Amino acid sequence: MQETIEQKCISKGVKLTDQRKIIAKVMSESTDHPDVIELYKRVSKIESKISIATVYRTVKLFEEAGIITKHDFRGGKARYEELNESHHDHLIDIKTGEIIEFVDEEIEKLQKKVAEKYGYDLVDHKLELYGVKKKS
Amino acid sequence: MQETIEQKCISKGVKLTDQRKIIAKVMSESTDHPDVIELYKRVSKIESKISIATVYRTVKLFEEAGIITKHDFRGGKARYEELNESHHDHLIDIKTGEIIEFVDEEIEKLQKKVAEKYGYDLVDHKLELYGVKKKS
DNA sequence: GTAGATGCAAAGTATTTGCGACAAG
DNA sequence: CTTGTCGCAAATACTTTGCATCTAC
Repeated sequence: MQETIEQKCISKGVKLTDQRKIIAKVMSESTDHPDVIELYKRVSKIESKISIATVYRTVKLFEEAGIITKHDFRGGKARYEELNESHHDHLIDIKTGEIIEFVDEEIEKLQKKVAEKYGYDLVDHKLELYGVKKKS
Repeated sequence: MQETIEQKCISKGVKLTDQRKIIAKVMSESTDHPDVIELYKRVSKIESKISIATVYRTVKLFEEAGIITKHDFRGGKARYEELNESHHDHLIDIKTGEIIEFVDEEIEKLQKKVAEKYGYDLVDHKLELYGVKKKS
């Protein structure tokens, strides 16, 4: 079992308030990629007096601490996902909005190679595939 | 020589107003990836009474017509770029913000393969590499 | 002539922030 | 205790829109 968000907060010196614990729990239990409003809704079910400002502040904090990650998929709103040791990219169904996570070592390697070719060290990357389900 | 934005508008039945001609010209001459504010500034130098609402409406129109493309790089604002037959991805210097355009056929092929693996037809994709310039 | 485009300002979204009250370490 | 957090509402940033006027075709 890997470290929980709460444990990561402790090891990174992030103060753990009740609100943050709840947001951490909700993030951990989310298998999708919720935006702030969605997160706020889920959090509110557990503790209704958490304000949306706190949700915004907390996701930003967690992101800066490297605990969760932010995506700017199409649609304007930022969406978040727990970060764990297994990196992956996303395949997005443009009809249904469904998101499939995948990893392709070959692509990862090639990305590093491209960066090197231009004299860069690859720090991060974003790969999103947009597709439609095949008939067959 | 390839088709200009103006020519594309004509062939796609997009009405060509003076404002659109100016915005088209500015987009064509931009080798970077300007956001709407930047575009508005450049356009204003040529014709100062174009409103920012028109710039927003026009980039949206051009985007829907498949004439330019929109990027949501880090930093909140949408940025635009003329679309031409040569597809490419972006390598972004996280220190300076500089953007390098590149193509890697190998990666392109692998992306299609990944989509197929999950039963999808690849319609579009977004690949952004974030890096820092090497010392040496 | 007419459908669609423009300018302006007002309205929408998404997100951030100032501030007094409050809680974690 | 003291530093940092929370809730609230106001502020900001980016983008869209209603409406009267104007223009390309």
